[in-house]
Amino acid sequence: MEKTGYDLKEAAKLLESAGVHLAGIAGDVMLADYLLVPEQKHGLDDLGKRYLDHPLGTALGEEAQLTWALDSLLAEKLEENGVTGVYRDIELPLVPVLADMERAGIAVDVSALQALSTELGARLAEEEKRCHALAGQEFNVASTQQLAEVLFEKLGLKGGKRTKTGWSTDADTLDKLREEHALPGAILAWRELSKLKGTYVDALPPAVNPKTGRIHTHFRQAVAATGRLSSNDPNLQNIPVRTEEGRRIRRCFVAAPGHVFLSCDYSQIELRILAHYCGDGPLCESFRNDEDIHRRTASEIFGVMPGLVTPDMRRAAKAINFGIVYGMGAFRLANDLRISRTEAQSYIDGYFARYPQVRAYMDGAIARAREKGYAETLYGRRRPNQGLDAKNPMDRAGAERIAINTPIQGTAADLIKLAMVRVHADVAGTSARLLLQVHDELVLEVPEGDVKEVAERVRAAMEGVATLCVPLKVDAGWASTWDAAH
DNA sequence: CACTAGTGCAA
DNA sequence: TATTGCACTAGTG
Repeated sequence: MEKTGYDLKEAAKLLESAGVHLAGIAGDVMLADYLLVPEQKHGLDDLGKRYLDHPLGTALGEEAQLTWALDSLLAEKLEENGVTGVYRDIELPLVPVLADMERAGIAVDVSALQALSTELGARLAEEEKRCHALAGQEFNVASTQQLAEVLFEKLGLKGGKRTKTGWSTDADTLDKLREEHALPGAILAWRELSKLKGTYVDALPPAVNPKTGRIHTHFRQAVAATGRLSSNDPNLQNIPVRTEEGRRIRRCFVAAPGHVFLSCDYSQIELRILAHYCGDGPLCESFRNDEDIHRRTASEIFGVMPGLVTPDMRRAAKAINFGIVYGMGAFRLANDLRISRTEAQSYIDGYFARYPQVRAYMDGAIARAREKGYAETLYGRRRPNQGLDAKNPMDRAGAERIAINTPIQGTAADLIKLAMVRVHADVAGTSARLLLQVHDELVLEVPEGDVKEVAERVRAAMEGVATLCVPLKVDAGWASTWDAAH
């Protein structure tokens, strides 16, 4: 349970058990978080103190009573801020959905995790020995300070990036040092195992609730500036998936007996939203034709027929598509692709030459945010966006990236939240239930025999949640582990 | 025990 | 010198 801050769903659950129908509570907390500047929040704290000896007694009760009392005040502020619709149509209906998901929880195979922990522990000890041997001394491999001393002073390797306190030892830096010495590679291997063991394998079993035998994460509705959910205690939105070792952890998430996990994820939702904002052009065309988007981008940038796009060209195009959504610069693209800045800039120039509508979207997004003082999603969610006229170019560029990214990432958040409400209603009364949301993915637990039918219903709900100028596409998969459902 | 810094996991 | 998060360990006070 949260120790600080307002917790909407806990409050809603508590009041529900007390027989009080208070779906509004959660939304009210949203309002406080979204709309009130810090000075106003002090007012909330003062008001909250008046409820400290309420019969419900618990911290949750206090919060619940507080938020209930704030209803009219907050409704007014919602209206003033133009976000009544987001509150009423998206956030409020989502509250009971999230409460159900948290109550449902998800099962992990604790024995498998414990076996994995033992294995990783042994391998970590080996890797640690190897690091010490390569360094010619013992040191704390987990200490960036000690590691930097060994790499850059004792071994005389050339440092790359700087941090506030010295030379960086991050993965990118170590990867570039692999040719110079064997130690950087050994450190990277140790770090991968250490990350998996410490953050996931050893952390998940203690998170299992002894009463339910399942892990009940907590979804925060009013944390992310763009309107995304966040997950904590434990965070189930960053379970590894990219490496084989990481996927071994995902395999420890297991469906209940007789059930399977159904994973439904939006395909390229952020680029589709960008295409929608663009209105026309090759981005829209390729989505309408259900083309391989990165291949098409490569074809456009490098001026070759789609069939002649090489893997390297597609990889570069993918990095560009990824970066476009965030307002990337040539520096970062060059670093990612291990090419020169000049070359990276020519890729970016080539992109905008073929995708002028994307440039127009970016310019328009910045202009609108500058005019209004906030960035806005398709459904009217707002994020304050000051700094677009800052004199410092770095500050200004940062504000511009927010102006560009927020309507995209935030609209994706709006869409999946709406979809969640529909899916929840659609499976109500059946044995299927929503368990997790991971930004563009919904994970359900479904009786094995029903999965095909449920998959189609979830797909229809997700794809039909809005009609944009390009179709929304959902990929669905199912299996008895989360990993295999992908 | 609270806090910052560095690092790395996900979309 | 790319967006949004959460959480680990080391190190400091």
